[in-house]
Amino acid sequence: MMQDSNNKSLSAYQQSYEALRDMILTGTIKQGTKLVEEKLATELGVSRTPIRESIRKLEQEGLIVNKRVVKLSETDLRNTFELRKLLEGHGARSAAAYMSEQEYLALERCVKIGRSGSLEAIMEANKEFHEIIMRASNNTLMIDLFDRMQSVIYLFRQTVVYHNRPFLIDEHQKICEAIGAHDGDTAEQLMKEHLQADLDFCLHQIR
Amino acid sequence: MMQDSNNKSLSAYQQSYEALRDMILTGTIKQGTKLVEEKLATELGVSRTPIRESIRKLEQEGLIVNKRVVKLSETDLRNTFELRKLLEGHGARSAAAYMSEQEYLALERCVKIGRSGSLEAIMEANKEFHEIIMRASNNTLMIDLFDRMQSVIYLFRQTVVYHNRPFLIDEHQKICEAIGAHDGDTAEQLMKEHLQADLDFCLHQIR
DNA sequence: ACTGATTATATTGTATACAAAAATAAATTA
DNA sequence: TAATTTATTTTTGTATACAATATAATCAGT
Repeated sequence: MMQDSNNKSLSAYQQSYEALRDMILTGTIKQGTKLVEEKLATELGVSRTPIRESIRKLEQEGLIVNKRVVKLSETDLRNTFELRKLLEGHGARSAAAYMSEQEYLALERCVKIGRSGSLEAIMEANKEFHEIIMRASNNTLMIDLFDRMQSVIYLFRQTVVYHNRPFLIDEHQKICEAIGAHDGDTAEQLMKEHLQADLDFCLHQIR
Repeated sequence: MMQDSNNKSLSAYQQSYEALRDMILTGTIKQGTKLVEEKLATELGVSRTPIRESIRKLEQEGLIVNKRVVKLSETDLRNTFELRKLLEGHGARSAAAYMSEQEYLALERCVKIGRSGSLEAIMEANKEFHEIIMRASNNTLMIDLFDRMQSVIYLFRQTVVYHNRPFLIDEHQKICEAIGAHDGDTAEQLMKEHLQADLDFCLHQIR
């Protein structure tokens, strides 16, 4: 009757995928936990079949490794940000060259919200900022990859008190300006520095 | 008794994954074909369960889209090479900075075989050349990604008469030299140019 | 002949049973 | 007691049945 809040004819697989992912992302299941198909199945009220598929999917997103919830290491963090620097650096360069006026306005809006919005709105706008730039790469392969990395990035953020990361909006603004000036070199460079600063901030907090 | 040549206690999933992948890569199943689980299952002598998992895996490698064998477009080709340029460019830069003497010798050997080996050996050495450099990135995330891209790259190659691509070994040698000289900028630059040349060669043949 | 509804068919999604393998606990021996 | 075997239990892999959905075919009515 009310065991699932949103039971609205989504496939069992989709439901259990999302449920499991959220349980991992929110820390309800904590890192390193062994996942047992049958246990999850009864817990989520479905059979093992959709659970299995969910696990496979989450494995390829990097949230599950070897039937265990991933334990993110410092190396994982570094590797992830190194890849982000490549992808988003490229995205920023492309944005400087090809971004539409409309998308650029949306980008500016993200910066503005970053300065004036509620905490919730700020977090959302900052995420959107990176998504818009990534879209400008116009490379679905990279965009899909970027999307798949979001879960792991989110999971890292859970470990870190992130909302007061200094200069974040200033950095976004600089990137935005470089894109507006169609200066690809600078945009790429600034994006890489921005992500490096992010990484350093995370690393600093972890230790 | 002899329906499978290599029946050596590999899991049904592993067997069917490899069989299906090879069928796609060799063109036995041609691009755009709708894949039906049950048909494949009886064909490969297993149940639908491992077939399903194989299909999922191949979907995430990009060989299957929507239960159909992918039809690689020119855009796919461009997108793939754009990503390769980022990854392998970075790999080359890292190689110039950090590659071990042993790995470097292996790299040189690949170039040498490229000049003197049999056609088969040359193809293999050229593939190895890129793998060695990618390993030097020392970033498992990128290396895994690179590995997963190989199937699609291979499939592209099937469309193209590739063995006589001009200057290929010369380009490899230049890259190798830049790595040996610990010149990261040049190594990255040359790798990107090399891949661009590869892309152009493919595009030229396709049309 | 074309369009839309209706039926039939094919295909996938999900549950479940059972066998194979892995992990754990118990028992034996040195 | 520690190490090694042998049972026992848990967990996963695979096959299969059935239900839900999507696809194709048939048939009416215009």
